[in-house]
Amino acid sequence: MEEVNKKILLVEDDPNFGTVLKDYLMMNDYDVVHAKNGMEGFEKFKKDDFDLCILDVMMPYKDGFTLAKEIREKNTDVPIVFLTAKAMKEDVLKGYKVGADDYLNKPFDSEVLLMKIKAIMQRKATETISDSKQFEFKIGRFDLNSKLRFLRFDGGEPIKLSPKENELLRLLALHENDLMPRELALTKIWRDDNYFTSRSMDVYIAKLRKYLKPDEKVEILNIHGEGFRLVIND
Amino acid sequence: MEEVNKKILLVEDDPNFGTVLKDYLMMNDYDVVHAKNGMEGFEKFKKDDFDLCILDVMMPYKDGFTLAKEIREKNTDVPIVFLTAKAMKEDVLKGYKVGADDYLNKPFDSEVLLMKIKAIMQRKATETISDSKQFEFKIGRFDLNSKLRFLRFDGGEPIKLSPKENELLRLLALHENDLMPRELALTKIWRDDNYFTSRSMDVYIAKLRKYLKPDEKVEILNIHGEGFRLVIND
DNA sequence: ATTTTTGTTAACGTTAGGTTAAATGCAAAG
DNA sequence: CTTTGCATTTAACCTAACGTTAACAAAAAT
Repeated sequence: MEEVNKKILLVEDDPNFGTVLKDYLMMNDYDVVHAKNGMEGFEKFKKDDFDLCILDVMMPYKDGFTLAKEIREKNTDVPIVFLTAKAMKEDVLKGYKVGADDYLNKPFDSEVLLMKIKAIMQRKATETISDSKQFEFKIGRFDLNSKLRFLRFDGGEPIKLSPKENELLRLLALHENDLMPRELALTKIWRDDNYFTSRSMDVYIAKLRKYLKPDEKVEILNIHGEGFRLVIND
Repeated sequence: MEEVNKKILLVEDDPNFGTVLKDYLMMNDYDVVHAKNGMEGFEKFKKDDFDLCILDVMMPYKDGFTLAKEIREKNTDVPIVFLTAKAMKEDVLKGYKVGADDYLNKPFDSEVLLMKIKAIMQRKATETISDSKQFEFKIGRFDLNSKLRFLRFDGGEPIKLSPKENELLRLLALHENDLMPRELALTKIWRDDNYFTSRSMDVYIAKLRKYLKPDEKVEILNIHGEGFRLVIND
């Protein structure tokens, strides 16, 4: 299973508490980016996609609420959890007004935090509305469905594709008739560019060529030292 | 536009507090059904469709957690908020385990409760786009009634489904011919995603396949590492 | 001619999934 | 309190799917 960790943005100005919390979350299989103040938090938010934001309320220069408002302008969906030193009613209300998903009073129990995070992530999971059709390609007489990972010839029996086969063919299709650089596939699919991953990719090119054989108008050409090219001759 | 009030099930054994809270909520344009104990709460829950359940934890005969579990068997979606007298860590954890959406310590500020309710309803509103009243499905020659938990072949004798069987088949049916991600089922139905829940799900897939065998046009396909796909071939 | 890159096939190790059965948990009934 | 009858989890064993690596052949570049 290609399990990708959930990514959390943690904005907390207290360096001790922040580091401890970050380590605790990372121990529990979350990827954590720690920003030391609101300004930095917003910069980091813009540079990446997060599954959850945990914001300290009391911070110098830019407090948690202001930061939350900025984040909401960029992204209406990302869950936000506030941390606050004391249970001030006004604070709590203000937090919910900017669309907080939850609220924690310091000091809080770390296990409780974990459960809350889990609950929030689960809520998000249910919202996953299947998005657009950026996953279907026509390749000569073939249909590639990249979401369901199959390739069909002339509307016949679909051939199942493995994740790597699928990703590679999808990349080629995105560059149809054009160069698909080796390096691109290696960094995007294999996340590493070395001798072995490169050979592995060649193996997958061979597999794809075999699949595509039925349509003699479709071929994968090599551009020596550069990459591959999916061409459709008509 | 005919604005219909949201319906809240309030289960609280303290008659004074319960009545006050009920009145307060009704003043704020919610329809409230007040049950005085867990037993009565479950009866009323079965008789109606609620947008939110507010459950006191400490109640005679049937406590809030037990009631929540029963409610969850009938309905995996309805948001649940617990009320508790003191912030016992065990209680909080137990609450999240049965899928609580939030948690309030008595005495709490009524305005805070209102904000939480609003936040929860908003979340639900975004989820409930298409997902609204989908409890009956046609699956090839089968009929699935997800509310009564039975599956019928060709209008013959209905097969009773267990809660988990039912939820899983319902999720598959909601994504008919499309990918139903493993993670979605695990977080929605099992409320946890680990090795064992994952294997448990595989066991249930096997059970469903057995049930669906009579119609050879219906099958549950696996997409390796991603999830399952309920397909109806015609 | 020699080196580097690519084509192809097969073997291997690892992980995910299929299936069945036994163990556990739980609530209703005795 | 014990028994019974589920629903669900855990365990065990097996097969299928995947990806990597090695080995050797062919093609292209130098």
